[in-house]
Amino acid sequence: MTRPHTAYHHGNLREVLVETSLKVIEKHGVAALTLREIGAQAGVSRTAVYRHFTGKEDLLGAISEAGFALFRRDMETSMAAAPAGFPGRLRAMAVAYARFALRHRARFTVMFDAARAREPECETPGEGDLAFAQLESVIRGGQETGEVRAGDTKLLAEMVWAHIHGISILRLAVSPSGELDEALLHRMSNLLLVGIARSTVLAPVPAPVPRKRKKP
Amino acid sequence: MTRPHTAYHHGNLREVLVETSLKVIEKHGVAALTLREIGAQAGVSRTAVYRHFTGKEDLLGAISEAGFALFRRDMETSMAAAPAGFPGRLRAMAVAYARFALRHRARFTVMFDAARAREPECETPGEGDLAFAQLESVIRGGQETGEVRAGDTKLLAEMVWAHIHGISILRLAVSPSGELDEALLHRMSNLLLVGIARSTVLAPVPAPVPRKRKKP
DNA sequence: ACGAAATGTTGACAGTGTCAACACAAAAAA
DNA sequence: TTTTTTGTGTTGACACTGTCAACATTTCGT
Repeated sequence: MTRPHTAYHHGNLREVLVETSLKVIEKHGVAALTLREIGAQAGVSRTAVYRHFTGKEDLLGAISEAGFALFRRDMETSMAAAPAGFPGRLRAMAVAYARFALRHRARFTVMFDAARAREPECETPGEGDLAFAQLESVIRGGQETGEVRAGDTKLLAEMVWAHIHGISILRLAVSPSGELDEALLHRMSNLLLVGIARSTVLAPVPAPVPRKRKKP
Repeated sequence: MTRPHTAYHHGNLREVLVETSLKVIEKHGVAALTLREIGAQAGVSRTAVYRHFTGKEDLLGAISEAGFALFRRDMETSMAAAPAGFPGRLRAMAVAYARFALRHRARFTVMFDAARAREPECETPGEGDLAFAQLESVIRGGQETGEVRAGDTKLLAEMVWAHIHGISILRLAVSPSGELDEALLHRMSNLLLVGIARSTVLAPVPAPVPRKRKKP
């Protein structure tokens, strides 16, 4: 906690452990991530991890957080270089998302697996939530300029996020080469834009889908 | 292979092993799925699995296939009970998809994890591909009636699938109660319908997104 | 009937995550 | 300074896992 930045025992482990783990994951997959291997790669013996994490699961959580942090920086720079206006920003975000997923396949998987295992009611937002908030602000910007229908911003952002995420993992499963088809992503983001622009998406439900079960 | 349906050694293992594994997964999660536990639950000793599968990975693959088979039946019956016409069918499919994901959380995860590990060029289509083909035929039906823009059917189906899948796993991460918000799904499918109906989704790319890197 | 093939069992082994006990360095207290 | 306490890393050990080789038993083809 006092964090002495001089090299007394090892220096700053924890960060080194996370970085080493990331390298191992990207090179050999998450299945090859063993505590002994991490220790060896970091020049430390097996159980040193337990002085900085409660266990392997906790370490994976930290790896996930670090991954989301990089992910967020990636999207920020992509959006900064994007053409101005709402469509350009959304498109840039979608492309950056899919590109990250394809470039960091294993890391991407670990990120969301660990995020799912996280406590749902955690006081600190977490890097994943911050990334989502970024998308939410893009949507809100579109609403303010009238390019996106007004309504529940968070819900709309969830739908857009779901679409981008689904496309990304689908591409992950389909293309083993890791190639990113920019034209395909462009058409995909068109679907998004058409879907959320001034439409009836968030209008009250037209017909509540009659079901047989349950009590009326 | 000759499949003697009399109970000579055990009867028909393999099926029993898969069913037992499914129960264990749904009750205690995939992490608790150990070969010894499976054997014990099936009244068989540890390594009996190796007479029917090459290893744990192969067993997980079979579990995935069985899950996809149930998944497909689920969607078929849901679509059979749906209101006629393309919008009703697509909506029914989306709702059935998300409902399955929420009802069979762990199984759903295993299904797609194993499907990702499958050989990409396998001669037999696999239950997952069959389920996708089902969605593809729905889209094609919409194209034939003019409700969906003509164009690359498979690509369009991929986008719709990605959207539904993304929504499903997002709901999975968000709602731990397992509750399914039908109204939300309804609005979600509206986004889909608006997005793919007679739009410019699959039109040639309007502006190829200028990038800085790479050689021109 | 008899060999061959299929199916199930036991023993064993290398790895894994994890914990208790120990060893050492740095900071805090005396 | 010396002493104590806390943080940090190491070793030994344990239960558990997937997997294989060798063996046992049952069924099938001929």
